Parts: sequence; structure tokens; C-alpha cells
Amino acid sequence: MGHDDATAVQPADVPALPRRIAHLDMDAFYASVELLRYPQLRGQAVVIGGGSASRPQDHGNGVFTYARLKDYVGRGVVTTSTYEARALGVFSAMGMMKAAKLAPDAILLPADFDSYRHYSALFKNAVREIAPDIENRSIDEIYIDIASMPGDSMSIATRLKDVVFQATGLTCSIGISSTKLVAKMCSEMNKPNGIAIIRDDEIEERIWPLAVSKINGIGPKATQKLAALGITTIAQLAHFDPFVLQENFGKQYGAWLHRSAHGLDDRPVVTKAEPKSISRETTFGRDLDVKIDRPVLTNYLLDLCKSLADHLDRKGYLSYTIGIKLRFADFHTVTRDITLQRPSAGFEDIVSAARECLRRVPINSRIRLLGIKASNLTREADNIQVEQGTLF
DNA sequence: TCTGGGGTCCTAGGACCC
DNA sequence: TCTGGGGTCCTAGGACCC
Repeated sequence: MGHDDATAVQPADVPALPRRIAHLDMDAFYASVELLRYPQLRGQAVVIGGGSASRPQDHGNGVFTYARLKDYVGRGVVTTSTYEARALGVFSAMGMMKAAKLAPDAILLPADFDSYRHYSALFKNAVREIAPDIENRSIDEIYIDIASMPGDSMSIATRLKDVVFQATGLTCSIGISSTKLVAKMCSEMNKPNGIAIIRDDEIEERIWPLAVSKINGIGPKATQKLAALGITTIAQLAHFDPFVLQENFGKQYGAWLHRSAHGLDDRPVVTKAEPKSISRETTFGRDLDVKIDRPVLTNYLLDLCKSLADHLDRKGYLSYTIGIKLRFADFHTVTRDITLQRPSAGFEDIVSAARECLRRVPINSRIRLLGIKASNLTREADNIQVEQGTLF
């Protein structure tokens, strides 16, 4: 934390407010937005994913025919599913072909991100009216600093849920705690449409019995590695020798594991942030061969560069570093990037940087995915100021 | 049943500078 | 000629999240 940080100038004799943080997570967000549009599907197993081929056919008078999961062809994954579909074993990120085996008659709808962004803005603006200190975590999740809000945690959570429902007709789940880490775990506890509040003296009773994978930041790899050490619950992690954790997971991550198990997390709610990178990528319908499919690959690359350039321009960013990503048929993935002398958002600059990068990749097998990324971003306006400044 | 697209953060080695 | 240590930037890869 820098010496010029606002919190550092607070006089020592003024006690800081005790931290109180809410995590708000929309319930099955994309699927729930679709149910607003197709209320007749409520109560059914519905899966969001796939392309526009799965758009319902409109027969007029509110009569639609829907695509079924078993009709899907392609290489997509499930984006979201309703709780009814989850009961059949269909979860986010599952391959659609696998999902179709589990729930062949589930209804399939294409994702409509414009609509989700719209509802995202609606719920965030509604929350902002009563609680302005919001950290945007994703399209359907926010942290809220509620330390200075009046009232007990339960009444705050209820109010938050009410304003979100008033603004959108959608339900959410809320967790409240003194840390982001525990607030996030709380919001999962009584999903959907639930509230959970955990005080610091309840960590052992309510957090320790959970599986380590419930900690945000412990993924499949770490879960497996921990299991090999005989650690499956957060209680076991909390009691484990922190030095042995560091030996196995590295200094930083090992120490973080130990602190997390004890519910320790001093990350602040960050209410404004600039993007670090912007990217575009696409997985082809079939794996492409560099020799045979050269023109097709070139067109894909140009399209990605165009889309990236447009997006940078629209948002007013210039990029110092352009990178490419290739994924081969065996799923092996490589990246290459290059830092430019001057930041740019220009299509031509992006294309030539991508070409430079591409020359450094040995390509011996078919290509499954192509991606392009702009990082090391700077605001266009800031950059103009710098250039004017250098005239003198 | 083979595994999307958009991100963030961390690590680690080498270059380069002091 | 071999010996430093620290700091920062660049690049590549990987874990993780939604």
C-alpha cells in the first residue's frame, strides 16, 4: 500500500470502522435473464450455450419451439444452466456433447450478452443508489463496502435483495462478513435467493467444515495437490504446518493458503479499476491446417484484429503490447507477444505485430483456436498529453 | 463427452542497468 | 577476469475465476 493512500492519512487516534463487506451474486444469471423473456420455461431444465442456431422459433402469439440439447452439434460448452438442469448434472463449462448425454431433452438457448449486460447495469445501478462503494467483479457479481451503512447486516442484505429484484425481477444471493474471502463463501451457502452472514468468531464452526475447493482461489490443481498431502477440509488446511505448505506451493501461495484457511484476508473493496488487457479469440468449427487452410486462417486473424482495434478505439485505449495465442488440436497452447515502440490501437499496427509474433511460433499440427490480445494499456487522452508535453 | 471466451494474477528466466 | 547484488522490463506459461 503506497504512502499516499487515502487510508494512510487517517489520524491514528481515529479508530477505523470495523470492516463489513457484502458479496452479491446473481442466481444463475444468464439463465434467469432468459426466463424473463421466456417465462413459460420456468421450472424446466434450460441450458444456455451454443450459437444462434439454437434460437427459438417464433410462431406468433407467444408460441415458440425450442432447440433441445440432444440436437446440438459443435464444440461448445455450457455457459449457464437453470437449477433444474443442474439437478440433472449439467453445470457451467461442461462440454455440450456431454451435457446432451445427461439431459437430452433440456431446452437449449443461445447466449445473448447484450441482454445480460443490460440487466447487469440495471442491478448494479440499483445497488449503487443505496450503497455506492461497489467493486465490479464480473457481469453478475459485486463486492459492496457496507461498513458505513446503518442497520444490522441482515436488514442490509434484505434491502439489497429487494432493490435488485425491484430493478430487474431477478433474485440474487448475498454473503456478509468482515472479509471479501468469507463474504464470497457466504453468498454461495444459501443459494439461490439466500442470505448468509458470518462473524469472525464463527469461522471455525461454519467455514472449517467446508472443502478446500470452496475457497475462491483454490482450483482443481491445488485441490488435488492438497488431497495428496491429506488435506481436504479447510480445518485440515488451517491446522497444517504453514512452512510445509510453502515448501509445496511456493512462498506466496503457501502463505496465502494458510491465511485463507484462518479467514484472514485484508484485500480492500476496489471501487475503480482500469482494464489490464483486452482480447479476442475464436475456436474453429474444425481444426485448421496451416497449409491447406491458410486463407481461412488469415481471414480469422484479420477479423480478430479488426474487432480488437474497434474495441480499443471505442473504449479509448492504446496498447503497448500485442500478443497472439494458438491452441493446437491436442489442446497444447502457445502465446507470443511483442512490445511496440509507441502504443497503438490501429488495425494495421495490430496486424503487423500479430504477424511478427506468428513468425516465432513453430506450427506442426492443426490449429484449434486463434486469439489476439492487447495489454500494457494506456488511455488515449493521457498519451496525447504526453506527446504534447515532449514538444518542449 | 473431449474441453468457449473474456479476464486477472503469479512465476521465472534473461536482458540490461547501476 | 571473475565476482557481486538489486531493480525493472520483457516474454512465456500456467492457475484460476466467471
